[in-house]
Amino acid sequence: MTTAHRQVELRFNAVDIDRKWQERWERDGIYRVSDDDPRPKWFEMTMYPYPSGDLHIGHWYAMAPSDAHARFRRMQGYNVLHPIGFDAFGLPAENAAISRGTHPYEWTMSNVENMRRQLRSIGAIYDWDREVVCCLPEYYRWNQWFFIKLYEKGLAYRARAPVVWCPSCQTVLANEQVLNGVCERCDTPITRRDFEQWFFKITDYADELLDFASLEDWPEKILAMQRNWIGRSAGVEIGFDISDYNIEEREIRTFTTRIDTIFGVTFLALAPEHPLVEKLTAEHRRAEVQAYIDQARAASEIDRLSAEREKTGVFIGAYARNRLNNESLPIYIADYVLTTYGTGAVMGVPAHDQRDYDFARKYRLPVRTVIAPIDWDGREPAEAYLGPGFMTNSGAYEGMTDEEGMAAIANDVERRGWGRRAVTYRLRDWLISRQRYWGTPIPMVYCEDCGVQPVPEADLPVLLPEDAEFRPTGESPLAINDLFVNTVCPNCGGPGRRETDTMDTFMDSSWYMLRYCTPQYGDGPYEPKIASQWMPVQQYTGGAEHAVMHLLYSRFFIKSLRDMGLLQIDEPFLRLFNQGVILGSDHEKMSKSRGNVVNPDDVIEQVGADAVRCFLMFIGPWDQGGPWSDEGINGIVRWLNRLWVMVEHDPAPLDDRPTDPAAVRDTQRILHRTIRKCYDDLDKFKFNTTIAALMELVNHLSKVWNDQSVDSATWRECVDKFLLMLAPIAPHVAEELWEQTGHGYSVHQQPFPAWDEELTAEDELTLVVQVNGRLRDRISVPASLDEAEAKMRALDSQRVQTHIDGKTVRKVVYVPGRLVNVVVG
RNA sequence: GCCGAAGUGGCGGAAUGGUAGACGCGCCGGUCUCAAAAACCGGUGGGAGAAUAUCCCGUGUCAGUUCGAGUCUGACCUUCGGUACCA
Repeated sequence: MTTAHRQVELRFNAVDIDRKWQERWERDGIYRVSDDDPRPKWFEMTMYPYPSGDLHIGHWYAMAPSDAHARFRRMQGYNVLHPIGFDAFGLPAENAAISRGTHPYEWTMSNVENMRRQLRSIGAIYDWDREVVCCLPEYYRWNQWFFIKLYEKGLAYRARAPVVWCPSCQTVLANEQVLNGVCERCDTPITRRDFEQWFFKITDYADELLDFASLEDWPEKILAMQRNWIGRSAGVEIGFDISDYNIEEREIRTFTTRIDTIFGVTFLALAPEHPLVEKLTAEHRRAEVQAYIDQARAASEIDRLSAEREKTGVFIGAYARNRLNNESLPIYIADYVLTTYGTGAVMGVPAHDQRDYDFARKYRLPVRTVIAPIDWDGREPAEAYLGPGFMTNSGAYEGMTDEEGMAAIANDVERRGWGRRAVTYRLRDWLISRQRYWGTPIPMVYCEDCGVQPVPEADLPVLLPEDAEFRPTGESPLAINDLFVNTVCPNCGGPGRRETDTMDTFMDSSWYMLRYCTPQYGDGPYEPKIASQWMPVQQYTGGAEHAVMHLLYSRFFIKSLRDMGLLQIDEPFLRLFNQGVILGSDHEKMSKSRGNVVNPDDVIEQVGADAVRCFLMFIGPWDQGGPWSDEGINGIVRWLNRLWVMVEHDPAPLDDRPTDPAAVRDTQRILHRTIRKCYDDLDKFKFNTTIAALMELVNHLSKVWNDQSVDSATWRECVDKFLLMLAPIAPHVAEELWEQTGHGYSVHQQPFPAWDEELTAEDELTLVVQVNGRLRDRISVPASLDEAEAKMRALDSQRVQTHIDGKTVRKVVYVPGRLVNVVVG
């Protein structure tokens, strides 16, 4: 740390202690997890890191508290699986290859090596025998295996689609990887390209993914984000007649959630990419229409998606007929209509949709109110009316409420075959292809005669060739590797060409929790019996940024495995906790340019792992994040010093002095209350108040030591139980002091202390006395006091009498053990 | 705009509808010291007051429910996060 403040020094050599115990734990394998253990299982995971090369303080903020929680579960008697691994495929490795000439494998594995060392320095209970590194063939071969299973099940398909393209990463992206029109990785505005790509049919699961009933405890925020992302809309798909034109199609289909406004349609608008545009555009309009399409294509996604932008469009010189009232409607193309949503065509209802209203105003199209608000004056509105009302200008449906009209029209439309009720989702299928090298090769072969053929299971894995040229060409580097590309067709034995795209890395993270169960298993992605013992993950922790990517994909993945009979669970993660973001001491996001980055390696060099662990947990509620503070960590260092000194006291001489029974009772009560508090708070990830309670205990014990007021047995009990409570949060210091106080190894194989409810009870308590709800006195009373006596004592209080002062006492409220409120008036 | 979370001392933050500010940082005073640091002891929301007497004010704003509201209800304001031409 380079700041100017004074650094409090530790009284013990934390670095040596960290090393000593980390080596010992490793040597003895005390964190090795057995699959057949009679204790109840607890599977708790934190999102595995990307091996960027350096573990930063944000990683610590994710890992250290989750480790403390997992350790607490261990001490509660669970067989805890709290594994770690590396999300080792992905673009940064390849970009490093392009800029520095290092092979992605070398770059990644040397980063993994360094981060293993850094992760060990946290002192977590990771069982390194279960580590998962998903860029290794023994991992990714199962990506390929799953891919083929999904393909056989019809859940993986290849299609030509206007897909999202990042011109900088030179690859397609999934919709989920686009944020406000820019690539989530490099912030480059995205464009669209028509490509043949592989997709997973996540949309088949849209409805089930909206059902969160079997989840036990997920943050509402994540559920809301997934709900919005899936974007389920129920409505009606309805056709508008174009049978006058001499083309194959008889109608233009549109989707609407407001079929009740069908009589208010005054135009149709198609997405510029809509396939009917070409066929319907009148000759005299063709030049203008083409110009508009070209312009729309050239516009960046950001511009097209901006809601503030003026609505534009072009009349294509054709008309469609509204079958409900036989009106003829002009057909426009407009870039506010998205080709990717619904049918790519909308029925324009200016009176009841703001976008349609804006468009109609600009092109002087009629605005016809068909849902009348209760106080409607019959005039044309100044903006679209979206509220409830009565049907008007609506033929046979006149006078119905909008709700009644919606049902009646939907029924009639269905009966006459003009359309049908339909549900549309915002969710698109998961685009899995990437035109990059550093990922899992998609195990497919193209044959002139047999078409697309999956690679047979026995031939897996399709190895990623070591030699590749890294040039940002927009084509997968694998495509220029003839040795890789040219193969034989698994079906006919003739010449075949391999698929050269690789898989999105979210494939890896969709099932890594399963691999942790049996990481060395060779006959399948996981050993089914053991995996079903461990799964589902009972507690998952990680950042909220994965809400609609990893967390949605892995839910889909598990459900599809279930439907293929490979698993019997519905959800991968039962409980989810999102930790917040650790900020710099200036309360800003950490960044090199701000100079507020904290390097954990430097800090543990000075104060040890436990001080960092404790400080990160002490800052505030884990889900809220908070600012790092170089001064703040001094408080923790002081505390560690004080508890160290306290534990080292030899209590034997205490017995040479008379003890104070009241102090002994107080001390026991405080100890047992602390145990109860820590137990409850650790359970709920409330680490800050856990540590505060332990600090209070230390403060009390220091005072007791100064007074020499308790016997040695009481003292020893307090110290022992304190160390057990300290163990999950400061494992090294707790282990060292556990040894120094003459206990057997290891503190981490002890149960969490239990509290005695009777000992937590006060025998004397402070009763608060209020007059009209305002605090006026505190009186000390025996805990056994009954209501009548409590009220009497309260009214006897001199201070209370002053405030009653002749007024009438109307009521006396008594809250047992807490307060008396005298109501006067 | 919509969705989610949050607004409490100088700072990070505590408070099953019942003593607002636990715990820690910082600051102030003291002990120790030649001196400083560290350590230890004490104090520390604001105001009036000689006061460790007593009183008043105080949890974003305004209402409400209640004997009693940081906590519950309604309306707003602000900040942060997410998302957005989704028909």
